[in-house]
Amino acid sequence: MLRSTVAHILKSDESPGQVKVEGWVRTKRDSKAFSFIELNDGSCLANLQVIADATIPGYKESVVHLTTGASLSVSGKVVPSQGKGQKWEIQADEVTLLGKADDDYPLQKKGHSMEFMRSIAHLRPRSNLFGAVFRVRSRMAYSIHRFFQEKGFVYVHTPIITASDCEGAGEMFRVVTMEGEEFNVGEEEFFDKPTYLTVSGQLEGETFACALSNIYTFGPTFRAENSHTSRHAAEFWMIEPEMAFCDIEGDMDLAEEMIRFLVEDALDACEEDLSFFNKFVDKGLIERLEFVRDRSFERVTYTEAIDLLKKSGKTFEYPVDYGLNLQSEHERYLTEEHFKCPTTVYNYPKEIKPFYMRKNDDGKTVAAMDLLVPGIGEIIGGSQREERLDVLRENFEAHELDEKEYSWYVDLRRYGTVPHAGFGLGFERLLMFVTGVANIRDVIPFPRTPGSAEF
RNA sequence: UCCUCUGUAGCUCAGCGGUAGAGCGGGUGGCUGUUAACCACUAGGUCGUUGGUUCGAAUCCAACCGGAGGAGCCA
Repeated sequence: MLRSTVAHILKSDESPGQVKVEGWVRTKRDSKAFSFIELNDGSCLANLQVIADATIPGYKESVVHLTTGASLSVSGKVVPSQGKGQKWEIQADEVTLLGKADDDYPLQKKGHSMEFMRSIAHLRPRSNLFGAVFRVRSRMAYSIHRFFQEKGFVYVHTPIITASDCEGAGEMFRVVTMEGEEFNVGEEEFFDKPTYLTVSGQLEGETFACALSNIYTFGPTFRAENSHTSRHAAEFWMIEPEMAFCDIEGDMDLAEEMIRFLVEDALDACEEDLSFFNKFVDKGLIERLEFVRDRSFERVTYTEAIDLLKKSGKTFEYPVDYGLNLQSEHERYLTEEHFKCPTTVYNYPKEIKPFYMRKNDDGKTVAAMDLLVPGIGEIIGGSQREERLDVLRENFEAHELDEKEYSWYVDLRRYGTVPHAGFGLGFERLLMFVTGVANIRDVIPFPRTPGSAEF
């Protein structure tokens, strides 16, 4: 008999009749004449209640000794539940123990701390919370592809090992083949030159946009920053669209449309999991997501943002002044207190932004934009790229960069240059926003952070 | 890298100078269409590590290691 999933059985309108289900025991309650077994196979948040009568074969040997975490194969008939709390339950004819769980199985019915769950990252997807997080993660990855594919964007695989430093994106991991004392910088490089794990596929993405018009990347990204915060990881996934014949306005439009599309899709497709988050993780989650879905985002220039902050009457720990970076506390004020909704800040002073951003006509600012969301801060960073060869060359000089290192990037401006723009979306930050989970380590299966690369 | 907090049973935590505790989880028995089930009994610990102070340290001090939060950097 083919295996049915718990999700399939629970959403049936009529009884599917005789079925086989397989999964892991979440909890068991014994009665004199039978046992209740809560079986979960990860296909959905809910468990299937199994009624194992004391008369079924092997009851005394296996069912009585079942503990949380054991794996089972159950055959039986799906019947309407006599109890409250579930529509269907399965009256078992046969319960086969596939694998018992030792009595030190760490997951319990009671709540565990997130820190403890990180220490058992190989078992935590068996919990309600992490099962839900990773189902939503899968759905959002699918939805990102759907969003772009339906718009005719071409998915490009930019290299993971790269020799180019997307300046301003952060510290890089060095790729070497030698170990320890064998390693001398510049000597016997496998690739003939120093190479790193990518911090961004943007520069390579630009080359494909300047051929296929609209492209996106979606892949792993690496930063060797020694960051100890709830929003940073050494390995994370990033989505980077790049559009030819597009300016900063079109770039911001796409970013906002994308966030709204993903939030709407999560509300539609992940209802059960989001309800769980709303109940146990973040009580205002669904209300906030619906707000994002239904309302337009705020959009202010950097200069306006500085004015708002100065007029706010708030005292900030860090100074607010034109030419200074917006600090976390400033971003938080704008999006959480002033506008109370996702906010795009654009046109930043050129001095605080990287060389590739397009200089505006005012000569002072560049066409950069950051999309800030409440609770997380920056979720998207992007810009219109400098397509004018002479201005790009001035930028190399101003940023003290060697043009020769970027010859292929410069070529794009020599051979049929076009206005183009793009942005980077941190996939895990999106997931934090959509699930309400507060720590990036809890939305990535096996998080890599400074000093920690277990599993 | 800087600042702050934290480390006691499988898990969550109490104890804060004088014989190591509770709840949950495990085991055994009972009871009940139960659903964070319930009741009784029971097993379970080099109190992060090393050193110091003390008659005596889980408790006080120092260093180190691990974990967390914040800042910076950014996605």
